[in-house]
Amino acid sequence: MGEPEPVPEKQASTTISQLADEFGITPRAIRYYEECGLLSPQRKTPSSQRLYDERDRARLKLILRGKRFGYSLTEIGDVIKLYDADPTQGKQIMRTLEYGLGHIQEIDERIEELEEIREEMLEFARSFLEILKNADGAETREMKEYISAATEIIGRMEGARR
Amino acid sequence: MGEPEPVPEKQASTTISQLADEFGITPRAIRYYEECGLLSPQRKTPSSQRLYDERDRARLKLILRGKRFGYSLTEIGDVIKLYDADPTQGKQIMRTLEYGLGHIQEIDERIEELEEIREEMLEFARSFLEILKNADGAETREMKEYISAATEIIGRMEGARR
DNA sequence: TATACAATTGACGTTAACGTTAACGTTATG
DNA sequence: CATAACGTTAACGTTAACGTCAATTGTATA
Repeated sequence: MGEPEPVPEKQASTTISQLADEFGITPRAIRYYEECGLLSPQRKTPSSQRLYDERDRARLKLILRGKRFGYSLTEIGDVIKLYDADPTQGKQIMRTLEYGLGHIQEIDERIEELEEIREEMLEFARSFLEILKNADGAETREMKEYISAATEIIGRMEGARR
Repeated sequence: MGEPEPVPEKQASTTISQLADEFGITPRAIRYYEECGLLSPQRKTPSSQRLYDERDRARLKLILRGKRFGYSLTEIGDVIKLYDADPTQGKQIMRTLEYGLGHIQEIDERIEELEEIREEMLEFARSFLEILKNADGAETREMKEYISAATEIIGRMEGARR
């Protein structure tokens, strides 16, 4: 016989507080997500410990991602159910793909909005620099230092992305 | 005398429900934002009608934007106060610029995360297409139609952004 | 196998962000 | 100028997303 044990069945090894630590949240929150139908960890018997595998981990990642972008748990749940649909049915796949296209378009809109915000903030910062340059006493040593510091910050603002 | 009236003082003409309709929210929400210190419309006398000008409109836009991206009203308020700081004080300007740099970096992180999500969704969609292609009965007329439809959707997913 | 430690199930508490209603004042309009 | 339509304050209600116990029950370990 070759190797002793490759993998039991489907590795489900992480306990709830391990998972919680890993993601910087509380066990209570994880149980709540389950209560909302967003997670379904394995158990050996009902009422024994919950055991989380990679699939659950990926789900949780998705949940927290959704939350960071302001989606409610219900909305996140809809997405999860959608992408969980049976992939043996051609029609199901088509529905999922169509919704997926919608989601990608939404993401693109958000990216565009974020880029607009970025540009607005830059303009705002540049206008501040102008205020400094045109201020009374722009000749003083202190002001000159401010102006060069501000110029550098704005450079970093512009440079960061692309 | 030349013109009769150029602009009263600073145009503040919009009533609360006009503004609410304009942004698709309720008057109550607008009053609540004021209660939180995020808006401060003019009044002719205390306890007369609130009147909103362009500045308020811009604020409200910012508030709703923040909300769309999952920020709390308190966080939004902090940002507003920051960018409202007295621009005659050099030191104030510097603080604002530094915070602004932080915000831009945060925005960039978000954009990157959104682009990652986009890419993951695309991979997911492509894997679905593979499932279709390798499915039993990929030769049937129905399946062939699904495959071409799916291919087109994925093309639109890829093509949308850049 | 005792015992400490972690997990489980209620159940109630909390906070943000409004919704809703009531009682009353203000403004526009036929 | 009457009156409908809109606005104002005040106060209580609601919902989502957990936090915080407390009382048990599983689980790891000396």
